[in-house]
Amino acid sequence: MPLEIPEVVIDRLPTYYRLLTNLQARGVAVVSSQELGEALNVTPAQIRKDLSYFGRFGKQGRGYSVQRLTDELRTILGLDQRWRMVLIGVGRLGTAIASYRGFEPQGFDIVGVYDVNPEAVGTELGGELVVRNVADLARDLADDPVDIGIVAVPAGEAQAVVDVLVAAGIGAILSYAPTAAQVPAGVEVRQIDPVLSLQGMTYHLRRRDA
Amino acid sequence: MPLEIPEVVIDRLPTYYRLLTNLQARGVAVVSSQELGEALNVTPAQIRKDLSYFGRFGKQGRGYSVQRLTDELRTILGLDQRWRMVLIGVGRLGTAIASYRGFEPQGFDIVGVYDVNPEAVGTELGGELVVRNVADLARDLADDPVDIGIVAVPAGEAQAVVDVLVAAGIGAILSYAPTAAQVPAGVEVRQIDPVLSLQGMTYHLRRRDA
DNA sequence: GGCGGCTTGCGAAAGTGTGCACAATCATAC
DNA sequence: GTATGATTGTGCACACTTTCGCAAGCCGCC
Ligand SMILES: NC(=O)c1ccc[n+]([C@@H]2O[C@H](COP(=O)([O-])OP(=O)(O)OC[C@H]3O[C@@H](n4cnc5c(N)ncnc54)[C@H](O)[C@@H]3O)[C@@H](O)[C@H]2O)c1
Ligand SMILES: NC(=O)c1ccc[n+]([C@@H]2O[C@H](COP(=O)([O-])OP(=O)(O)OC[C@H]3O[C@@H](n4cnc5c(N)ncnc54)[C@H](O)[C@@H]3O)[C@@H](O)[C@H]2O)c1
Repeated sequence: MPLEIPEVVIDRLPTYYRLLTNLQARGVAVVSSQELGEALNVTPAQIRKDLSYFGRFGKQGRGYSVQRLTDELRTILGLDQRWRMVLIGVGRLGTAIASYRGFEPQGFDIVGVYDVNPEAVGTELGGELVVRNVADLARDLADDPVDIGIVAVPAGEAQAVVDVLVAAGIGAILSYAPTAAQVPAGVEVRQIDPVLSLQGMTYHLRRRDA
Repeated sequence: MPLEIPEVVIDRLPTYYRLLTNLQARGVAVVSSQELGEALNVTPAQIRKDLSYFGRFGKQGRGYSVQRLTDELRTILGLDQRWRMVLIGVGRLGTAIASYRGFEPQGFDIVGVYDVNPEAVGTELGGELVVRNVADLARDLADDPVDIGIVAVPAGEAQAVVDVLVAAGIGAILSYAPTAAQVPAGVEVRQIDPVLSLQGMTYHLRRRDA
């Protein structure tokens, strides 16, 4: 990794990685930047340029070994280890997240779930997870740190939860709450908000029909 | 709207809009680009530049009228009308989406929900929505078009559902399925995928601790 | 009614990101 | 062994995006 990699490049790598694992599962051995680009709706040049930040993984005249490139991206993205996560807020959305089977195969484990509601605390979720009291979150994290926090509490509670996570030294937060979280530099935050996505699309819808 | 507006600008407007509605609810009358920027973690210059694509909404020495700017952004983003949506796939995630109270206040109405599972079809969801059979989706849309489709089916089924929506002339799709949907030009697609967000963050986590 | 302090809007500069075009290289076929 | 056809990696030019810097304009105070 010689120089600084643009953030946009990092954000594209996971989509490359996911397509490659699909190809691998389908038994495809070699793939060209052309083919990758068609499947992902990006230009072949962009894919080659993105990958060239990290090394020379292809072969002229052939393309990329799916196996090789998958392995390289796994290492680059840090997916060759398991990541421990806590989930805060076990309401409707939190329940869906906790039962989602898409995290574990990708190396992400939810190792603790928390809520403030006394009726929720103590209940069992899915298999082995018991909802804990959010009042214990700080202590639990001090005893047993995790890598990532998932925030699924109402908007008004989100910053308080984020503050606890940050104070515990967490490195990354995935927030579903519809507010911009304030965190110190060095803490990664991504927000998932379907309303923002919808509002970005209505701008275009309006113009298209007009 | 004189010239072409960069897509990155459009994607920031909803976050401005949301903050402004919060400020309005809290009774704030005037706000400066400085204050907006601090709350949203962007530079004041960027906010001013973004807004200047659409008009001159501020007053020198004062800032922006929260009321005025909210109204302007509402019009720009097309949020001064209601948008009709259908939801396809009423599993764990789809159920959470259908019961989410965050869409309706922003002008987005789920007017139909569909599934393929015979046990789900016919059941009532939340208040007045009855799960319909996805086999009827094309006909229903032909009779009564909607603006936006929300896809919450398994990855392998997503493209087929997208194809039906596109054939029905839908303008925008919000997909939760972990695959890149293929659509013709002119159809807006946004994907929501927590795993991609997580994988983007682990790249940075790996580098920080190293 | 003029002065001082603020903040916008915007042109221009600086900084980033993308796509083109092509030399270099590889696999294969004959 | 060489010709053929394909595809990578990358320098470069262009395009896009962000930030700077400041004149113009607004408010309130004295
Ligand atoms: N449901 C969706 O599809 C959806 C979609 C997008 C975003 N969101 C957002 O996700 C968040 C949760 O949505 P939801 O529909 O699950 O709401 P919900 O009300 O069903 O669940 C929220 C849960 O958080 C718990 N909680 C509240 N304060 C807490 C605290 N301080 N610490 C720990 N737990 C706390 C509550 O007890 C409740 O169980 C909201 O911010 C919402 O805007 C939801
Ligand atoms: N649960 C989550 O938190 C979560 C998070 C991110 C993404 N996702 C994605 O969202 C999608 C749904 O996830 P889920 O956890 O709700 O899965 P799920 O299995 O609980 O639900 C899927 C639903 O889709 C229905 N379905 C299947 N094929 C269909 C078709 N052709 N037409 C209509 N309905 C069909 C099924 O009957 C089922 O009810 C998946 O693609 C998943 O990867 C889920």
